Amino acid sequence: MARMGARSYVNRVRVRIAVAVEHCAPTMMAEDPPIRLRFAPSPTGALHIGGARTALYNWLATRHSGGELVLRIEDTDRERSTEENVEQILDAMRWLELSWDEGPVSQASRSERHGEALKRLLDSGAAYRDSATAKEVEAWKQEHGADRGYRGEPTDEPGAAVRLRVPDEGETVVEDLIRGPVSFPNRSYDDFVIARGDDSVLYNFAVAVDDAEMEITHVVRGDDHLSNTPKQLLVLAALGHAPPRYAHLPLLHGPDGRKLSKRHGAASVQELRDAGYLPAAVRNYLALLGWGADDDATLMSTEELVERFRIEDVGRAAAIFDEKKLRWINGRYMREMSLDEYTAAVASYLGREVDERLRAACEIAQEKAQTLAEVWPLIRFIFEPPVEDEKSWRKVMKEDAGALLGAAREVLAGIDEFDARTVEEALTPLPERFEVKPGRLYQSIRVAITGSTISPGIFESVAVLGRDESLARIDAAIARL
RNA sequence: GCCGCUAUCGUCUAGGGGACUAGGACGCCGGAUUCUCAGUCCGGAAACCGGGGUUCGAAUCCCCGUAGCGGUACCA
Repeated sequence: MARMGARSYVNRVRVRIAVAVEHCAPTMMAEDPPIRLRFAPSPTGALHIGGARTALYNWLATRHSGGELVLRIEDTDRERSTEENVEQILDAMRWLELSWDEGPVSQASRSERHGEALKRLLDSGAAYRDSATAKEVEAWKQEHGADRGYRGEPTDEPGAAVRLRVPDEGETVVEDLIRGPVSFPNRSYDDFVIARGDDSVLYNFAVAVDDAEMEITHVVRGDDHLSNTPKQLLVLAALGHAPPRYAHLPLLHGPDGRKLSKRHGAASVQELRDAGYLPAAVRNYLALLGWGADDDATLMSTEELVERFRIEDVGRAAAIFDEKKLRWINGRYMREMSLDEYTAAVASYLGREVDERLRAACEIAQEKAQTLAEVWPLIRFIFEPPVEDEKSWRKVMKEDAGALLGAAREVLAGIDEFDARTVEEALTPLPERFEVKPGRLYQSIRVAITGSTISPGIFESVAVLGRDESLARIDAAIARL
């Protein structure tokens, strides 16, 4: 039974697509009934991973069905909503490459419409003014039982808040696309406040009015709103509007199982960007948090995600954000990029211009980095002097280092061409001649030219550095021994 | 407190009464490869929260418990 709602919806979607394909394949989306979703963050902080996933799911669901996505900013709390936060959210959306078709609409800018709706409810008696304070409400509940919602007394007192009348009998049922029908007893809800004493409206009222007037057909949002939904349904009913379909996504938690927050590391979209992740990889990973393709596919292009994503396939249990898997996915995306794309991404991350040198550096590092942040440590020796790393030096520069480096210098000075292949051919005979393992020679050169024991392949590294600079650094190392 | 949601390897998940010896992926462990680090390849360990039902048969359906989470604002 719990699945019926979701199933019948699924069937409808399938039938619709089948019909559309049959009749007008090239423009099948144009024939779809108008689907309108909205992503409605409140600008009280940066867009966090949870919000980003909600945005992504809204976007995927919209694009999958060829509908429209409205971006609405829930800024009715003027105290906490700031311009900077709004800009941060837009910035995060753009970085994630999630487009919207309408907005951003400021909810606060719609206050006139909210006022009209409020007046209608007041006039019809569906809502009333009540001057009770929080303390008085609490006292009322003490008296009437904890499972009993507050019921107030109408007053004409100016400055009294406006409450919606909630019936004592019956229940309000949320037909959730992910969870099936969820019913809430009406008597457990307070006659909740829908407008402050100054008639400015509150969240649950504004959302209901806006969703209805903006003709939103599907509301996809976090699970934390499930318990609020009956209130919105009650407002909608009082106003005579048909409710949208709802889909409540399971929440995202940090590695400790608790709600995601600052101390969980890269918690905001901006932090993800700074950590060197690729937007496409983040989309791929986020899509997998709470949803999976039926064949367990892990790596999916955004097109594939759009194609396969269905809101009713989203899971019901909260998921934990695990950066390890994101890293792995990101590494896969990094390696699959063309060299031009890769170079452009690295340049943009580093704030450098694309040039041949950077391109050559990227070419030898692409296989080795999992994030954009990991690229620079691998290639900086090409742009800057070797790093000072006493540990690496002591570990590698033993007694035989001078002889090895001297021999390496000599053969490198003597070759005609200076590319990875010729460098390799020149150096390969040396270990045998000195009766040492190849690693001794290569690590000595590596530390000489990069300062570190970690770098891209040694032949490539020497080649990209160039003959003059490589010889100079080897000379400097010999001198220092 | 009250109202509600959720529960499969450490993590993300597959699973819709028999195809389950519970599958895949990340991570972890071991091996191979290489000049380092990565990467790649191969192998391994690793889970149905507990208890009752229903049924010939339950990871799957129902109930109870437990735990986690959410809501319970003149916040969103």
